[in-house]
This record gives sequence, structure tokens and C-alpha cells, in this order.
Amino acid sequence: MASIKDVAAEAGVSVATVSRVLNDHPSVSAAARTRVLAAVETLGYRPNAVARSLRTDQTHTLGLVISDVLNPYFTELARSVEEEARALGYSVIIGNADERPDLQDHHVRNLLDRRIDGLLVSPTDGGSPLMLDAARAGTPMVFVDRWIPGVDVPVVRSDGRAAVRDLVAHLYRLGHRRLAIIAGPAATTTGRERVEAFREALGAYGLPLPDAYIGQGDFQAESGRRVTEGFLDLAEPPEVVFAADNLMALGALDAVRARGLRVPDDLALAAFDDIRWFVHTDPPVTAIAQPTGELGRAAVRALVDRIEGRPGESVTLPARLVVRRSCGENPVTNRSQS
Amino acid sequence: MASIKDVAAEAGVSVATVSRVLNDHPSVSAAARTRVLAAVETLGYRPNAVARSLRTDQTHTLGLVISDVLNPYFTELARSVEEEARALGYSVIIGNADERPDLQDHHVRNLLDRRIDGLLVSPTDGGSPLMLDAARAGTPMVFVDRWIPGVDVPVVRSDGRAAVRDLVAHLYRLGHRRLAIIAGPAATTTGRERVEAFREALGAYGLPLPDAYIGQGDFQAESGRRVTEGFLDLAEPPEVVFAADNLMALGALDAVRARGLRVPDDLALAAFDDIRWFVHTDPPVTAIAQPTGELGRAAVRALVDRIEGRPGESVTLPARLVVRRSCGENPVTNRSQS
DNA sequence: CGGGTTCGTGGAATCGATTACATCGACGGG
DNA sequence: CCCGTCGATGTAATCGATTCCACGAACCCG
Repeated sequence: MASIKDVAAEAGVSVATVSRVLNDHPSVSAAARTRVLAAVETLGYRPNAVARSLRTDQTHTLGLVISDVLNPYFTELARSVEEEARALGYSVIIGNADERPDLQDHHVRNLLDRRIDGLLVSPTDGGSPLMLDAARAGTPMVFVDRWIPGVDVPVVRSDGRAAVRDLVAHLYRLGHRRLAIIAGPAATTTGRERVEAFREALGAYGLPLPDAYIGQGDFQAESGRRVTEGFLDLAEPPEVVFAADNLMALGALDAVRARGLRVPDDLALAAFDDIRWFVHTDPPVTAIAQPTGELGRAAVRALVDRIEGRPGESVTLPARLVVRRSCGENPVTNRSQS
Repeated sequence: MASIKDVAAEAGVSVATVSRVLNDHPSVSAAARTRVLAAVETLGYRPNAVARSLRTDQTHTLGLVISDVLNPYFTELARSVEEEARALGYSVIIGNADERPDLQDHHVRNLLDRRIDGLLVSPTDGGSPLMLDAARAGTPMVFVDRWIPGVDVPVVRSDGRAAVRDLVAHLYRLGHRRLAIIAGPAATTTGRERVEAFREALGAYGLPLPDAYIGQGDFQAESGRRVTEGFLDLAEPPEVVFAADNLMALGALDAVRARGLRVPDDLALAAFDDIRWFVHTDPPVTAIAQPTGELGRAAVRALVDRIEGRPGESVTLPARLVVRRSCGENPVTNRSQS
């Protein structure tokens, strides 16, 4: 592969001049410029990003460590992150943690070794020392969706409190009183927060949230299935299950179907995170939708701000309830038949 | 950030010795080794992958350019690719082309500039000169899922012919005679092949595939919706629509629902690529399942073989039909009630 | 006891870029 | 006419690793 030296030789100038042309430095004659450009063309030269990064100590690359690529919420997030980053002149390297702290650390280490300019993380657990060290060491960093409390890192996330209140109001109106939740891992902020928001909202209606109605999931489908089966085995099973993410909702659907039961008649279902398929599931699933694209873009902007020496602020955007039929007849689109 | 020089100073040896310890070269005394390791520990030193890559001309990184991250089929592929690559000591950088040739080229260029060791591509179009040049120039490369004919690059894919025949047999048995297809872009191999396989299979039953029953889609949901609406507007609409990927099937569901019609009564539906949500859609969707994980792993193995100087062979794995209810009552799980 | 291995180590070149500094010629003003 | 300035260019240092080569010490064998 042709190097800058080859181009210099071909154009009859020094490597310095070639470099200047490539970085359009003002002080280079028109004649030299055209000769260099011609040489670049004939040799099909492309600057070696590795060498350039070594010298300039910038990779123009962002690292994104997400919790699970198979989760549509995160792929949508990843997509918007890459889009915004590209618009700002950065590339993105994605690391998939599969909800495993060890994998998360593997990717963080890898990205740091590659000297990425900044790191976007949705932490799988509460306190990877590696990540805390990196943050303290001054690696530009932004948390997205989930975060680690007590670290001085901007957080870009969406606040589901209001939407959860709306959800509980909706459920209450439909006559449901025994409400259960499939929680995410307690080590994640979203895992804890969604339970708290749910408990609070229930409290406003004088409803309890007994321990038996808090199932411990891990944001993966299988755990949703397992927890739902547990709920169905209870002497007094809940009337509604609220899954803290879309994959656990999928697992819940699996469990209900495996028993030959029906949603919402036998068990109503709602989920955090709205995805396209929820429109066409049987029945369509009521969900809390985050402004995913906006979150990704805001996170990138905050991170790039940090990288380029500007403040880089935390952002919190509201989520909203999308009512469908999985909790009972939808009072909005109420079609009179039955 | 500490460099190898700092480690050398701390340990009281030369950088050469440090390097030798790090790459566990045999010729280094136990005493030196422990001193170096201690220095590495106290400084929290991590080798700079950028510098290392410049010197060794290896990045231990694979590039993966996929057609669409929002397509669950490709995220599953991406996941298995990363997994296998990690097992073999490689990292993966993913580029998302969003089915756009310009974006695809952007990512290929970017990956080449970063001097990745090898490239895994599922080409969005038939002949990006950039990619052809790279292949000719000797960049280790493997096509996965889709490929470009006439290029000397191994192809790892799945053959859907038999499964499509099974599908048509299934449809025929259910009494369907007017079968339509939502095709993928003609510029992609899978876009063409699936139509061909379908046409062939229909031929075996003496069924025609009129042009009006071939809708031109682009593997994205919106095109599936548009094409399906066109089908429904026909004087004689088809009885079945076969979508060449899962997103277009989603679009088809959108279209059917928007008209207040029902699957399969008003229009039956089948899709290429099986995804988890198809189990829970209304109705569950009959689909052709590819061995996605196996494809990803085989592709990585082929690519790494090429990189490390071994042959690196093409692989074709069979796809299989998964019958559900979207084409009419399932003759296998036939539940006697109605 | 001398010469040839072997082993451990350090010096220095190298990868491909960027960039500070030096140089040189032309040009304009006093 | 001379000198200072400015614009264009080249030389060489540098980033952080790897690795070839040389060198000295220890060791072995005859």
C-alpha cells in the first residue's frame, strides 16, 4: 500500500509538502498542490489512519459499549449514535456487553487500548473499577440510558417516572389492582429506577407492591419467562405484569403462551421500551417509549463537546406512554364491538 | 498515559526488554521479567495498540459491513461474528450501511484506512469499485449472506432454495394459487435469488409468477408496506405475499392492518428470515430460518484463515421452513377446533 | 586454558504520518 | 541598493511500539 513517501517521490516534493496538501495547510503553492493531488490520484493513496493517530494522539473515534445488541432498543440507540458521530466527523466502535460485566470490561479495555477519543457507556453494572479509573484519569466519557452514581460524568437518559405514573393510572382505570413487575438487575440504575417509579405510582393509588410481585430479571428474554412463570404459580397471581424492558416482555409472552393462557384476559402485560414489533404482537403491547434517537444524538453531542474541550452537559428527556391492547380494552381507540 | 519508556525507566531496563516481556519472548531473565511486570502493575501500563499496529502492520481487527443494523437478522449475525472473532483473538468494527451503497463505501473506506486485517461484507449493491479494488489488492475478504458474483472472494451464505420449495408446497397444500413476492433490490444476490427460487418452486406446481405479483422492495419495512398496498389495489390481489426479508414482512403487516384486513384470511404472509418476534405476532408468521449464528461463525473462520495464510473456504448452509399460522391453519399443529 | 556457543540485554532503525524549525528566493520600502 | 519580511519548501524530530544486530558475560568442551 502506497505511503506518503511514495506520493512525495511521485510528485517530486517532500513528505512535508504532501502532508500540508492533505491537511490543507495554507502555505503551499498551487503548482505543488496540483502535483501532489495528481500523485495521490494515480497511486490511489490513502493516508494511514494508524500512523496519523499515533502522531496526533487523536483517533477521531468514539467507543460505544452497549448492554445488548440483540435488544432493539440498543440497536436503535447505536444507529443514532453512529449517525450523529458521522455527522460530526467521528467513527464509532461498538462493544456488546451482553449484560455481562466481564464482557463490558473487556470492551472498555479494548477501546481504551485503541486510544479512542471518548467513551459512551450504558453500564451493565454499578461499579467497574476499570471504568471508574478511566473516568478519573480524564478519558472523556458520557453515560447513556444507564449510569453509575457518584461519578463526575454527564448522563444522557430518559426519565420514565411520569410515563410510569400514566401507565399505572391507565391500569387502575381498567380495574387492575394486583400489579407485578419484572425488574432489571439491581446493579443497574434503570433496573432500580423503574421499580421505584412503579412502587411510587402504585402508592399514589394506595396499592401495595409486595415482594412476591417483584420478580428479579436480567433484561434478557429468558429471565422474563422464568419470572412470569413464577408469578403464574402464585396462589394469587398478579393481574398485570410490567416488564422493565422489551426482551423480558417477550419472555413473558412466551410464558403466557406456553401455558395456553391469553393476554390480557388471563394476564395483562406492559413493557418499558417501545419497539416496532409491539404493534403487531398478539395483542399489541402497551409500552413506555423513550426518545431513543434523540438520546443517542444528545449523548454524542455531549461527548464530542467534552472531547473538544467544551463543557458537555447531562440531558434528561421524557418518556411517554403508548397505550395498546395488552392491558385490556384500550379506552382511547375503543372500538365498540365487544 | 504511561508509555513503554516509563515502564523501562521504572524497571531499570531498556524498552527492548520491556517489549520482550510483554510479548513473552523466551530470551529474558526471570529477574528482569518480574521487575518489568511489577513496573507495569504500579504504572497501570497498557500497550498502545495504535503504535503496536503501526509497527507490526496488524491490527487484530476485523471489519464487518452489514446492510442494516435495525434488521434483527443482521444484529444476530453481528453478534455471532463478534463472538467468534473474540474467541480467535480479534476485535470487530461494525459499519452499518443502511442499505445505502454510499454509506457502505464510506465504511469500507474507513475500515481500510484503519488498516483492519480483514473485511467481512454483506454487500448492499452489486459492484462497488472500492470493494472490488480492495479485493484485487489482496485485502483478506469474505462475503457473508450476500455476495458479488465474479469476484474471487469466499462466500458464506445459506441456500434457501429447498426451503422455498417447502414453503410453496405448504402454500399449495393450503389451497393458495395466487402467490406474490416482495423482492429485495435486484442489485443484491439475495434480492434476485429469492425471486428466482420462488419462481422455480411455483413452476413445479404449474403456477405462474406474473410481473404484477413481483413487488420491488428494498429490504426495508416501508417498501414492504408500499408494495403490499399495491398488491391489495390490484383487480385480482394475491392470496399470499412472501416477503424476502423480515422487515418487509413487518411493512406488509402494517399495510394489512391499516386496511382493517386480516392475516391469513384476507391475505396470507410468509417471510424470509425467522426472528423471535414472529412467534408472537398476530398471527405468528411462517418463515424461512437461516442458521444465522453458524453463518457468522463460519464467516469469521474463513476470514481468519485467509488472514493467517490458510485457504479460507466458501460455505453454504441450508435454511429451513418454520410453519406457523400466517398462511392458514397449520396442518402440523392442527388443533381440531375449527 | 582458549575459542566457540548461548543467553540476556541494550542501542538504534523502523513503521507512516505531523510539525517545529531552518532555509532560500522574491519582493517591497527606505 | 540593501535589508527585512513573507511565502514555499525541505530536514529532521517525534509519537510508542517491535525487532535486528551487536556486545559482553557465562559456560562448555576439547
